[in-house]
Amino acid sequence: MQETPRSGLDPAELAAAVERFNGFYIRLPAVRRLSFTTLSVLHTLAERSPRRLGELTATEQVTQPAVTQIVTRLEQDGLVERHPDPSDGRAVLVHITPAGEEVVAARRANRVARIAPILARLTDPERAALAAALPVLHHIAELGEGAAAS
Amino acid sequence: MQETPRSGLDPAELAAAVERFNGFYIRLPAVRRLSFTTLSVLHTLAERSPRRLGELTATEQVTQPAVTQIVTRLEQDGLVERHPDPSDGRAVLVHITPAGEEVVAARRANRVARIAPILARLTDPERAALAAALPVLHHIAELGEGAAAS
DNA sequence: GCATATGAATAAGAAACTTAGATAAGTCTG
DNA sequence: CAGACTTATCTAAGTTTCTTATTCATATGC
Repeated sequence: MQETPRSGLDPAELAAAVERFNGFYIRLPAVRRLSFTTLSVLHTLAERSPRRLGELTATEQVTQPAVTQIVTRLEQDGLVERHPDPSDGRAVLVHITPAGEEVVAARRANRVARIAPILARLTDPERAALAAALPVLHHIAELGEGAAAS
Repeated sequence: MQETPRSGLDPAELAAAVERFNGFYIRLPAVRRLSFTTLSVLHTLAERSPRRLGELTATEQVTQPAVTQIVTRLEQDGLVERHPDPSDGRAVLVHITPAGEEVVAARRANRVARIAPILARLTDPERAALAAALPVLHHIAELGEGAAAS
């Protein structure tokens, strides 16, 4: 029972594990009073900034006017800034501000602090197995983001 | 570089990997036109049904009147049913219907179908590493759900 | 240089959530 | 076992956030 199947990764089992895990992980409480969608935009910008408003419309699951509103709200809170795109007069480049980065970092720190004591209760082999899988998760995200562009 | 650190699982690295992965995974398109919160309730019920309305209020990140509305909408769509709790006349037990289970299953099948070709592009060791980590994800969720009750 | 296409903003309306309060069933005390 | 208190849910009113439809401004192709 301790043998790992050579190539035995069932997609359905991955989906089940990820969804189960997220059911717990997603509900870790938030730091500020920002809506789910607003936070999603801020996190997207934390990965790569600046982005055009239209790019944000593509990644978030909302309409373009909604993104305009969300960016306006984030701008009023000082978490992002709008700048003209020098290469295209129609476009707007949305930049995350240091304050915006702080919000994202604080949220991440909060979740790390909550998950750390749980990880401490795992066995050494469990932690090792998880650590070995992390680069794979990154790789899947990379492959998936590329495929989503099609 | 192929040695795994004995107990080297940094919580921050887990958080980073999970969030990166979710950034891709969460955006896999939905089957129906149900809001994020409504789907969350339906998925919670898919795990264990029936549940009291108050239990749903506790797990979802919204107020109790919001859950009442969400359940009412799901009921109108025939995805859940309300039944009185025989052991407590005040309480309502929310049951998922076969149609509701179908929606959850269809969404999961959709995501599985989209992630399967990506998994096919991984190497054998990558798939093995991921497969070995899945039970650990389940275990963390289990530990976390228990701790959340405190 | 005019017609069409594209990126973002605006306006009006609909959907979904919040706070506050009502209703009804259960529990506890004397 | 009657009254006060608590608990579970619903209802009502108002706010926030989203959508569809449209406009404005810049870019591009012929």
